[in-house]
Amino acid sequence: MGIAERKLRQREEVRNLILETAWEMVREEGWQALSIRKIADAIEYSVPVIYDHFENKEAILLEFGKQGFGILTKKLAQAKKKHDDPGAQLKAIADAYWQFAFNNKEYYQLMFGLNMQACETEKVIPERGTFRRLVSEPIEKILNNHHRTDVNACMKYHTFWSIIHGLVSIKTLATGTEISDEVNKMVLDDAMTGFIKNLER
Amino acid sequence: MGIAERKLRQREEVRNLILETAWEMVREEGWQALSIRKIADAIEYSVPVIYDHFENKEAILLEFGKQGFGILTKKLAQAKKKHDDPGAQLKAIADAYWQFAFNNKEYYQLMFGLNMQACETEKVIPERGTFRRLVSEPIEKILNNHHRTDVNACMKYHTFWSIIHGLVSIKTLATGTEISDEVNKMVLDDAMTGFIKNLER
DNA sequence: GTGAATTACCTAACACTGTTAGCAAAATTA
DNA sequence: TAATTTTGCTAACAGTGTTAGGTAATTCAC
Repeated sequence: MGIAERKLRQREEVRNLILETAWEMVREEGWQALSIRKIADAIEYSVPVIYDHFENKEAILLEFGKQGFGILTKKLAQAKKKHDDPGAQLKAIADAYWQFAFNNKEYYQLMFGLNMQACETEKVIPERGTFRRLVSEPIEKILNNHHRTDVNACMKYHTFWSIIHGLVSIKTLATGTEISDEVNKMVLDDAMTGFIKNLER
Repeated sequence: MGIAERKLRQREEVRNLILETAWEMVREEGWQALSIRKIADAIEYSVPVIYDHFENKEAILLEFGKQGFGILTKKLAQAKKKHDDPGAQLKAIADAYWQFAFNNKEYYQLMFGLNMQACETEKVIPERGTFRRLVSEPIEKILNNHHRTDVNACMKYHTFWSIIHGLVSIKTLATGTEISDEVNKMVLDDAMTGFIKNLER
């Protein structure tokens, strides 16, 4: 039954076409500019065809969210692998996170923008758990190495994420700031050093 | 010429009515649900009347942004005033910031949400400068007290803001997290302690 | 090969957005 | 009282997400 397969393949092709076109629009005009009608126009299909492949607009965005988390966790895992010392690992993770956010502004904005309030990302995107484990592990190691039983790793994980996410959002959202990239990197590095020192007691 | 004055007063009244109604909607249904037509319906005027008082929807949101920054900076200034020690001041500021964000979720979301990318807030809202000075001053004091000339206060200010803004956004946006308020406070306190310790060398 | 069933796809609409042009009625001024 | 300004409205434009319903092509069973 080659026909059914071909049909499935064609369906997949249209689906990918939708995603590719949508992504192009996002990259060129931002999330705000993305519209079902524009996608339909661009792929030369009528509007309802898109709804044959995605339940609604949110579903398309969610797809990109998944992609984003996939890329991010991969990058973070790679960065971590390059070091053995947990402190160095944390710094490398922070650096990779930072890099990802600025090399993939569109992804980052979607991943941590308004979308989060709409859908419970944790259930839909399992990569978020991967991210947590990735960061928590070196934190736990440092805490163990320094015999710190007064704090738990979960708390520290949140602090870690807050520092870096806060920095990224401020830099991403606040267009008016006139700080150079080098200074930004220094801020991140300084914050990370402080965080790790505080872990070590 | 009492007539002209009365007219001006009436204009002001309608303007306030628009803002009050809009605020009520935002509080009850969130920013997303706010629409010019709904406001017009609620105040029992036609749609174009709203455009006599505000250039566009953005202008209404900006008004709330201004209000939000006004309240925030006031709260922060009050918190700072209660202490003399710059470290204690920073902690108090962080605490007040935290409190504001969660007692005024709507304001915070607007202030640091998508709005920022749309308009250059710094030029439109002078309070942002007040906020920066408020935080920078105790930071500079601590740095001076410990004879630290290797870092500048501006960098540290960004770190401070990042930590707290990151924490708030993660807590505000990520609905899926099951962390209790007490733990959240501990995270903030821990991060602040780390930040200040890192300031002191 | 022919008829039935399925699939693919489109047109057109619904119910919303923000925004504005143009007009009628009311209020103020001369 | 007549002219002018102000006030507020209706109705439209150009978008948005979403869906109901119908047509034409394709595939399947006989």
